[in-house]
Parts: sequence; C-alpha cells; structure tokens
Amino acid sequence: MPQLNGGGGDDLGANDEMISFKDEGEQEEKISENVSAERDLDDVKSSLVNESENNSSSSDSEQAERRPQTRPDSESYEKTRDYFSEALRRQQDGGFFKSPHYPGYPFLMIPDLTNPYLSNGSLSPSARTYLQMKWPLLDVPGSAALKDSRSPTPGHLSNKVPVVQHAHHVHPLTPLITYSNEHFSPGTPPSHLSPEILDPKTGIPRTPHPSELSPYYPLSPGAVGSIAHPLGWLMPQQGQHMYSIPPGGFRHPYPALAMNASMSSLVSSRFSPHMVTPPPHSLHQTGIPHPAIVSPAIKQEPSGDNISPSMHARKSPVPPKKEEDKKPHIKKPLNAFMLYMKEMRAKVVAECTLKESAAINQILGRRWHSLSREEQAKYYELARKERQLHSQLYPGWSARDNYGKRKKRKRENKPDSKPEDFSIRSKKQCVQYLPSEKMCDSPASSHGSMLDSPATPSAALASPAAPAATHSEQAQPLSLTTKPEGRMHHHFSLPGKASGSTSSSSSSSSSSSSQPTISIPIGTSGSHSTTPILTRPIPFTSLHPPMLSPPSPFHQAALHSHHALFQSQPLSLVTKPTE
DNA sequence: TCGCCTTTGAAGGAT
DNA sequence: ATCCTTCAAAGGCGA
Repeated sequence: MPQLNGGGGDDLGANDEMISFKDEGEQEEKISENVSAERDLDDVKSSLVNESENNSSSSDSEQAERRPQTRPDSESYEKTRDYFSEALRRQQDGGFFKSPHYPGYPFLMIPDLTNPYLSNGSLSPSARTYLQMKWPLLDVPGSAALKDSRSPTPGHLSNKVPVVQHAHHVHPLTPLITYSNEHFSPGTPPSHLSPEILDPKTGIPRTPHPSELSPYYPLSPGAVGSIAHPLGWLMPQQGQHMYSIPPGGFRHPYPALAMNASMSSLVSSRFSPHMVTPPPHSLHQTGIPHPAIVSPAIKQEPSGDNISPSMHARKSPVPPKKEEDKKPHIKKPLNAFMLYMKEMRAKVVAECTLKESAAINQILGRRWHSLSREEQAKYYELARKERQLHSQLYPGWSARDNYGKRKKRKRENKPDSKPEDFSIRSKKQCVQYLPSEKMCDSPASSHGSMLDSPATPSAALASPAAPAATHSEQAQPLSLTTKPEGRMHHHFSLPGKASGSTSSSSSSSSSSSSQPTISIPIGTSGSHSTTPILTRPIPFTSLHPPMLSPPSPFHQAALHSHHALFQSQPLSLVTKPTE
C-alpha cells in the first residue's frame, strides 16, 4: 500500500506544480540570501497591496516572474537535499557524523536534565531534551537506538500513526527526527542512578535496551561541535550558529539524553542562544530546562531567563511545595507556524526594515502560505514532534492550564464588537501593518499552500507528495487580509473539518462588508483571517487524521485523487452569509 | 509597565 | 461534530 506510485510526492501528478513550489520556497530562501530584496520588496509591496485586486491574474504573472528567479535556487535546494541525504547517509553508515563536513552543526546530546517541575519523577529526565530549534539538530541513529530497530517505522514515532517512509521519497525529517519516546522517555533516569527507564505512560520502570544506550557512545567528543545540522536547511540562519558543546555533555551515557534531530529542532527554538554556550555544568549538572517551562515569576521570557528558574529549581533537590505554588508555566508546544516564525523572523526582519512583530508576522504568514508543501511539512513534522515530546514531558499538562496566565490576551471588544465594527476595523487594518515601504513579503507568497494543511497537518505532511495546490489554488494569492474583527476567526469551511478552527460569524462580516481588499485566502490553512469561505469538494479529514507521520503514500494517493478533483472542480467560493 | 497588534496552528471547553 | 476561545513567539507601540 505504501508505494502506490512509488514516486512519493512526485507521483501525484503535480510534478510541475511541485517544482514550482520548490522554486517558490527556494526563492524565499534566496531572497534572504541574496538580499536582492530591493526588487523583491517592491514586488512584495505591490503584490501585497494589490494582491487582492489581482487575485487571479496576478498569480500567473507572479509565477511567471518568479520562476526565472527561482531557478537559480534549485541548486540550493538540491544542496539542502544533499545535506539531508548526506546526513542520512552518515547516520546510516554508522559513521554518525564522524566527519564534520558541516561545521555549522554540532552534534548534540542532551545531558541528563531533570525537570524540576515534574514532581512525578517519571517524567523528569526527558524534559531536558526539550530544547530549542536554534540548537543543532542531532539525530540519533534511528534504528540503532530504538527498541524496535527492526521496524521500518520507528515505533516511537508512532503516535498511533505509523510512519511510512517512502522508499524513494523519504521525508527528510522522518529519519532525522526520529525521536523515540523511548529515548526521551520521561522516565529515563541517569543510568548510573537507575538502570531502569520509566515508561512515560505507565510509569513502570523498564530496563533499557542495550541498543538504546550504545548508539550514543560512538559519538566522539571531538566530532561534537562540528557536525552538520541535518536540518540546516530548515534553519537558514540559526543553522549557521555553532554551538560548542561541552564534551561532558556528550559523554553522558544516557540514551535519553541523546538529541536527535527532532529534538534539536524542538529544542532549538525555545532555548535562547545563551543556552548554547552554557557552562558545562549548566548542561550536565543542572540540566537543561525545558524551554516550555517558564517561571511564573519571570513573566514568560523565554530567552535566557527561563533558564535560571528551572535551573534553580533543579538545584533544589526537592522541588517541593513551592513548585506547587509557583507552578511553573509550561508553555504550549509551538505549532508549525510558530516554529517557522522563529526561524524566519530574523530573516524577514533583516530583509525589511520592519521591526514590528505584527507586521513581520503578517509577512511571515504570507510566506508561510507560500512555502511549498514540503517545506511546510517539515514544520508540521517538527511541530508534531514537539507536541509529542511535550506530551511526554508533561503528560498531565493541558493547554488549558495556561489559560488566564497570559495577561488578558483577549480584548473584550471582541465579544462586544458588533458587525458594524467589522467594517471599520477591517478597513483600518488592511495593510495597516505593512507600510508600503516596509512591505517585504516575498512575492512568492501568493501561491496557495496548503489548503488543507493545518486542519490536517497530515495534509501538510502528505503534502510534499501531495499535489500542490492546484492552479486554482495557487492562483489565489493570499491576501494580507485584515482580520475583520479583532480575533475573529475566519475559516474555510471544509466539508470535512478544516482545522480545528473554523469559520465563524465574523467571516460574513468581512466578506460582505468592508474589507477593502478581500482576497481569497485559498490555501490558507485554517487561517483566521480570511473571509470568504472556501468550500471544497473533498473532505480532507477523511484523508488525514491528525497526522503523525510524514506523508505516506497512502495519503499521497488520497491527496492525489483529491488533487485531481480539485483541478476538475474549481473551488467554489462561498461567502458565508452573515448570520 | 503592561497589553495590543499580528500571524497560524493546536487544544479543549462549549454548544 | 462543530464552534469558539485561548495560547504559543516576538517586538514595536501606545496608554
């Protein structure tokens, strides 16, 4: 069943489209690289401003324009891929990054860190592994470390959903980011302390499989610090950072401490650079605080600061009652977009003069949509891993726990806001944050990305293989829409389910009312900001349950059909009648 | 000093 | 099953 087409994403019949997507994605990178942004910026500006106007037409032209540009990037793209394959190859060779061809990415193993906040010892150790994206990604030689090494699909990945690695089109992250629950088993205590590993869920101690341990030893300290980041391409910027890791940290004999790609990815984003060059003891002895943990006292500044709290906590042998009182703030795991934002923000900021996050975020949002499915899939995958890890680290944690912790994030007006408001707001909001001068979104943005994406990350995942948004989709430029109303969520109503979120009352408001430039955010995942409702013939949901694995051929196939359908059936835009 | 703004996605309560 | 709300990051800005 897996190999329906054997071509992975290519088989979906959207090859050309896929290519274009790639180009787009590349282009963006390129943009960042070659700050030939001048032109890009102009394009973007105009595109952003006029997008809505030129919805349909622009897309084509845009593509046409862009294509030439992007071409050159195909090379880089290939390179990135090469990086991956290279990394993979090494891992598979057992060489395990012996030769650091990519100095930029140090090999990282996470030392034994205990999570001070988890009174329940069962989880603690793994918390340490929750590191940030900026950190080098390290992948544990997948199979080796795993209990089920024989299994083609790492059992640990199985979030119920088997990971299917396409023979020919292996998701880049899949192999690299295998993280195993085993490895990061919350219950994995230092071996010297306890030979047993606690089952994250059951809490029942188990004896670590030898294979779980050994794989990490091979890592030579010398190699550390000069290992290519397997996901470097994923982190254009951060990837460049080199983190010198205290040898001691790597010598740590605990498999659970080894950082695999997924972890690193996860890790990378939430740890501040400070963490990168921490004194050895900080890593090894005090442990790495889970980035998601934020001391209540410390507002929630992730950078650097969050380190201390946890570290302190860790130091105190007994995280006693205080912990309870202080109840650490465990942050939500970052979603795909957030991960993307973290990575790209700096880039965008560099390209533009914009500093305001709101504006940057708008751009990022657009870029996000312009990403190829593959690229998005990477982030979805990372996000999935992060969630997975997070859940392992904090089994009892619920997103609800954080409710109300954030200073009144909601503005009251939302509920209060009346339809009338919408118009006003929307007008004002449009482009508000994208001053003409600063608009620097990538022109490429207009392409649709994943219609289904968020709703079905799976879709996104599947996406690589999945048919790119069809022409119609692609053609629809994303608009910098304005959120009609405060935080009204506008969603496409997909027959199946779109992302968890969904259309809302507001949609009507915007559509009908006043959005000066209403563009159809087709392909936007579950975007909140769009007005028009897109109805699709196909229930994505049926295709993808919450995905946990990289695009499986199955999904691909499904998508394929979906794709076909799409092509034949243009999207129908339906504006939800306002109430 | 604090919350808003803005983005997408996920989670979970409410309907 | 769907809808709705909140939060995650981030940093300038306004009150």
